[in-house]
Amino acid sequence: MPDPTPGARPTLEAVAARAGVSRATVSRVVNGGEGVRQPLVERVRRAVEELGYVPNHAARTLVTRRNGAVAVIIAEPEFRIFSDPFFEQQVRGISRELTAHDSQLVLLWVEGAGDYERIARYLGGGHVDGALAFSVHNDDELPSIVRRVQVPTVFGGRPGWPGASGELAVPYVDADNRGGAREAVRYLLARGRERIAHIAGPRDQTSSMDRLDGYRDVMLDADPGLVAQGDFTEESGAHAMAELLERRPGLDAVFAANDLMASGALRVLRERGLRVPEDVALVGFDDMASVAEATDPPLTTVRQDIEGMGRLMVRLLMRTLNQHGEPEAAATPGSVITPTELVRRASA
Amino acid sequence: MPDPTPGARPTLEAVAARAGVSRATVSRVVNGGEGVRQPLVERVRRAVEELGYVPNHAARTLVTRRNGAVAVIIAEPEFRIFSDPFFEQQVRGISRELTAHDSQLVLLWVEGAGDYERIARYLGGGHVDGALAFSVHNDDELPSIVRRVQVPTVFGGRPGWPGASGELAVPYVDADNRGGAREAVRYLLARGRERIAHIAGPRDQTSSMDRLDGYRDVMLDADPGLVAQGDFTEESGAHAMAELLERRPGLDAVFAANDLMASGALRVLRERGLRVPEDVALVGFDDMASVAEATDPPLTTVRQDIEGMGRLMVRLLMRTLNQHGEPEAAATPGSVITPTELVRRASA
DNA sequence: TTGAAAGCGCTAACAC
DNA sequence: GTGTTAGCGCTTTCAA
Repeated sequence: MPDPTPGARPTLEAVAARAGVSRATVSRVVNGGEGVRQPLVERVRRAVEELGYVPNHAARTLVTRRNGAVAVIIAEPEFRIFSDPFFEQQVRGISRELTAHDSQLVLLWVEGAGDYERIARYLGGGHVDGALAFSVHNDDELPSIVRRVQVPTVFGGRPGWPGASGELAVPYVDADNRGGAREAVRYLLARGRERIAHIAGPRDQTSSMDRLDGYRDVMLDADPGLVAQGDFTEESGAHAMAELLERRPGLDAVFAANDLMASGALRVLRERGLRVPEDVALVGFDDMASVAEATDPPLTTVRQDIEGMGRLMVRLLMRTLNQHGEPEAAATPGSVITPTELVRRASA
Repeated sequence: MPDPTPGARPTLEAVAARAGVSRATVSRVVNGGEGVRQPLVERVRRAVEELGYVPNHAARTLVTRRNGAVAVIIAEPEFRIFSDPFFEQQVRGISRELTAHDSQLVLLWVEGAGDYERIARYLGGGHVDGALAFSVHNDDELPSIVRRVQVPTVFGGRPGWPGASGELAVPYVDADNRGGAREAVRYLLARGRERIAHIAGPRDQTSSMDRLDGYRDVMLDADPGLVAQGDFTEESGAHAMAELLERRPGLDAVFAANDLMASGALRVLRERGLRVPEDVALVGFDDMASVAEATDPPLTTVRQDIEGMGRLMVRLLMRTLNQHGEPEAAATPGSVITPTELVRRASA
């Protein structure tokens, strides 16, 4: 039989035999070829090619204790998650960077409280080298789970749970929400606006709270009546806008905590016959193309590099993995804050 | 510390020692406990519990050749994919069913032609037990890849590539697009409509061609002028509607190949002062809640159980895996067509 | 029913 | 530089 039991894939042994070298040499070549003489390297490479050899992942993992896989944890109840374009971009960044690191993306879809036990078991089972999670709600069980099972984890978004800045600190990647908000408000001031309102996002998400803080940083003595509460939906933006207009009809600008709410606000402004930006200037946040470019007028907004944040999450995780064991590693979570950029369009 | 070298997880050996039995016995208990006497089973169970033993996946895979993982292949260029609610539902179904089968979901995100080589290598590397893919474009390389690397694969959607019904046949799960279309058109006929137009979807997707066929099945001698071409977008639906109205102003009903196009058509009908359903009855396809329930009037449409299709894809794959080796298995791809259901709302 | 022992395919000391 | 060898942790005959 030339092809020993087709379907059974060739092993290192087979390659070694074919190249006339030892298994160890083949292993070295397959793993980069350091310290092997060139002619041998080539002979081995040829044998690998001819046999169509592919390393057995399980065998390799068994000895190296590296899985070449990272879990991405998605907590379903929290979000529309998948159909959220924000999320899609972030996962794309993660996927790309993982590929660059020769790692696979294992998707863990958490559906309810009962699911956490399964997740914990999986994470604790050492199937993956690390995990990537998203900081959504503050009462999430995830932080305590990853801590308990000791799997290196990087969060997307600054965590807001109690103790997140202290003993329960975790490494995370987040956009500079506060700085971006400041820039947006300063821009409005620079354009001569004086009564700048803010439509805030949900109180239990750090991103919206940070944006609110940024607004307040600049509007030091802001009239509290200029701040209305939304929940990141288009509808809530419209509602908040109506409320603001009622409370403070003299406002001349609005900074919304995201584009969707800005779009809702825009709708209401137009319904009331107010011109944007002439009567009221409007700035959003996120630069979600499907929203910010589609409105009329298109939105001036604060852009964050969402895909880049996804990539950074992976890089941060990989760095953690490589430090493994080094003493000072554990101390510094070493989070990353990525810069934002004001994108000027017609709405302000 | 009772915990020997914290971080090093206990092995079978450790459990065996603690329970005072052999590794083999522990293995048996861990894998179901068949053929082990009850008292021993309990002793082992207790040891497992006390030590917090979790089987090493790599070691197990190495000997069983089972990965407990399935790849889900997403071809990015084809689609907006992730932000597509259709897709989200399907992946949710897949994720749930995979969990039920104790399998993990490995996400393979294909970004361009060059990526296929990577995918092929991964699939061929035996990292996963099988794969789930989606049949989008007819010139996709995927079918030939999965065939070449011999990884069991189930497709979502009936494949349309050349030879798909013959030598390149693959198992797939699809909705009964043709039957659903028939039902929609028959329903319109039953409501007394006579000049029923159709807005068709892209010509290179079997789902839209099947729906067109269903339309034709019922409208045997349909006036070709009653069929307009769209591409599944809202905009294309509006465009097609305008075209139809110009060509056949007397039409009294429209069956659109998806809800998005129906929504575009609806917009145009109203712009022209035509009442729906009084002047023109309208039926969509998909029952995408965010669209069909949001229009005014809400759409009568053909529902498909998208999540169920995702689950079925997994079941079909698992069946294939369990048959592995049995002779007759290879012959019958054994695809599944799931029924559709007409959902009556106000538009027809 | 239980245990002993032989690998699964690979890496990494350690020799040579 | 290259080869030899000892496992990684588990399942699975085969004997007892």
